[in-house]
Amino acid sequence: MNLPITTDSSTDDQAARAAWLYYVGGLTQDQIASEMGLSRQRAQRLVSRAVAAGLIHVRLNHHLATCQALESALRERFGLVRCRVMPGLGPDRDPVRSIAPAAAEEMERVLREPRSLVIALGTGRALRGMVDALGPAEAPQHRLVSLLGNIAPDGSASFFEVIMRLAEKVRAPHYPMPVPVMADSAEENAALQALGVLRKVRDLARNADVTFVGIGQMSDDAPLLTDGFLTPEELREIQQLGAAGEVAGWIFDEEGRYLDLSINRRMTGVRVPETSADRPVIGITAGASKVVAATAALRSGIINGLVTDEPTARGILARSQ
Amino acid sequence: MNLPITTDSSTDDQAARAAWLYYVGGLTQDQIASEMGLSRQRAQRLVSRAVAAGLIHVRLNHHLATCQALESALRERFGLVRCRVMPGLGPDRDPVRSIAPAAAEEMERVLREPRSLVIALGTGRALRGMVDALGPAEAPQHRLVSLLGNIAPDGSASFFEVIMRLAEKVRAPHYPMPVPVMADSAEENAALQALGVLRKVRDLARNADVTFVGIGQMSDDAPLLTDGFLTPEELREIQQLGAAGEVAGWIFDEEGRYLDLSINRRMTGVRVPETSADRPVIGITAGASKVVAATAALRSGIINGLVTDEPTARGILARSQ
DNA sequence: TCGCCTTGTGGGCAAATATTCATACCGTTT
DNA sequence: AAACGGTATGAATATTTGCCCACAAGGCGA
Repeated sequence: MNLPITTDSSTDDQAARAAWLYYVGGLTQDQIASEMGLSRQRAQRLVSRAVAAGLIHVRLNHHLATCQALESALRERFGLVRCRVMPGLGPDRDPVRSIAPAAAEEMERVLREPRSLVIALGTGRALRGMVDALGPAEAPQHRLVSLLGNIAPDGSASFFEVIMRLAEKVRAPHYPMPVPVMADSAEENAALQALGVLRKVRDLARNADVTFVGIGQMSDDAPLLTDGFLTPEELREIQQLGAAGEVAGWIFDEEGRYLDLSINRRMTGVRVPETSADRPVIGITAGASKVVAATAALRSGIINGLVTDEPTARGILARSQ
Repeated sequence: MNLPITTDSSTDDQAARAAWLYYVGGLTQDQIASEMGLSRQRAQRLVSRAVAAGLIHVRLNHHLATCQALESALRERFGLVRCRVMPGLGPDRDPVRSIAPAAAEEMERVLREPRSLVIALGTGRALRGMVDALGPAEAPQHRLVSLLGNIAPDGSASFFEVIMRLAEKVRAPHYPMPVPVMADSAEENAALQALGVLRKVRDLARNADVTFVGIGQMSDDAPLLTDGFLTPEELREIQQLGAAGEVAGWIFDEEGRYLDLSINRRMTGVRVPETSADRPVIGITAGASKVVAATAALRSGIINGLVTDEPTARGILARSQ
């Protein structure tokens, strides 16, 4: 039996050390316990806490042939500048787990760029997962800007999370849109647009060098419905007008043509910038329900980069034959 | 029971997918087995194979306070330009496991540099571990050069491994020294030095922008002995002359002053370049037996960067009070 | 001060995982 | 074609892990 090798002050430190000993050192939890002077149960809890808190990241160091094939196919069919396809996790798992690390790698790639960039961000679970999976890279040379308002219909600030957490991680200046995602009326929107702050942020976002967005479906489980932007009746109506998907709140049809809807006249944010080879707009999305929307966004080039998982990639390719 | 989600051709692909499902997806091996249409033990074997083959990398996303403190202390005491201290794994584990990922990160940091660099490399288990832990980064803009001959006394090419494997990974032009590490005599060495190839490689190595080396101890378990460069009698003799350590085969005393030894007149390679803030020489080393040698190399500034583990860091600091 | 609630702890146990072993399979050599 | 060596496989088993529970400690409001 050894004495504790050290006394880490914070619980996170303990958890990180325990996880290190477990995953890197290959010790059993019993050994970790005696090494660190703990009970076995505590060691076990520390390890799982470290995993849950994202102190430990696992990455795959091997490009699966099947995924690579799907990447090439997507790249070619839609002229993508970036494309990653990760293995699927089976139908019962949240596909965000699978794509978050790959999305984070794409983000890290952008963050490493030494010249100062404007990075625009949407919202959503996929982006949130991406930020959580990011390593500790600092990149104060870039500016982070929100594509859409950060105040949800219920008044909560949950939409701040992506940009704020990212900014905190990389210590970059950030420009959230501190207004509701959607004004109550076209008139109120005009009033908001007149605000100097908002104009500045919108201008920045419109000229972003790189953009990361999630993609929303317009089926009955549409995020716009869940988040309270649309009533079920409005959603049904919009569906009948041909809505297939939405990026940063801007709704488009199956061909990826933006629809002229009254709801869009109330959006305080901007559409994603026009894509080009050196201005990538990267969609982060996976799941069976996203296939229609993602295909549409790819068809018209609303996005020209994609991070997704295997079944979704297959779905998109099948759909766009 | 599901059908197999896909048929991966190569075993590595299968292993990578199984490990992905296991570590990222959090499936049990039973679930993986039915997902992939395999027996449970095959799934288990695939997962452990993926780990063993380095298809899966784990990284710690949290700077331990104690390690950070050691880093700062080392940085300050020896004026280091780079310093990483990783948690120790306890006395029974190979410390290379712990430092290899950190060393790989340092290497990746260098490889990301867009302007073309000359990267010089020593040999040894620590460097070998570093290369194995490297991700799949490509960096064809750099040149890799060996600091010392790549042919071992027994004629084997084991010393090629570090530079060759690295070159293969990053697809960079590489310049090994295709001569014995040590000539049989000073005269033979002079003859070898006259070779044009060797001169070129030596010039390149001497002007390297960044250098990665292991550090050899000169105690009775010296690598120079194990690898057959010295007889036990020679070693004892050199020890009595004050030998404390060795970097790329060049032996120095406890103060890090190079010794003028007959053995060194037979070395075909070069010493590591003079260190400066923009020409880092990074030592990768850990283990109780390395403390004396590492301290010496740090004292005189033979190296100005260090990747090590916690107990070694403590040992170095204690020794250099 | 008491009681209540949150948080953390270790014991015990079922589930999951790793290892061992005998056997089957495949390609090669004789 | 038979013998051989190496490798992969599934069954059995030993070890390790994850989880539930009951309980203790400490904070907080009544």
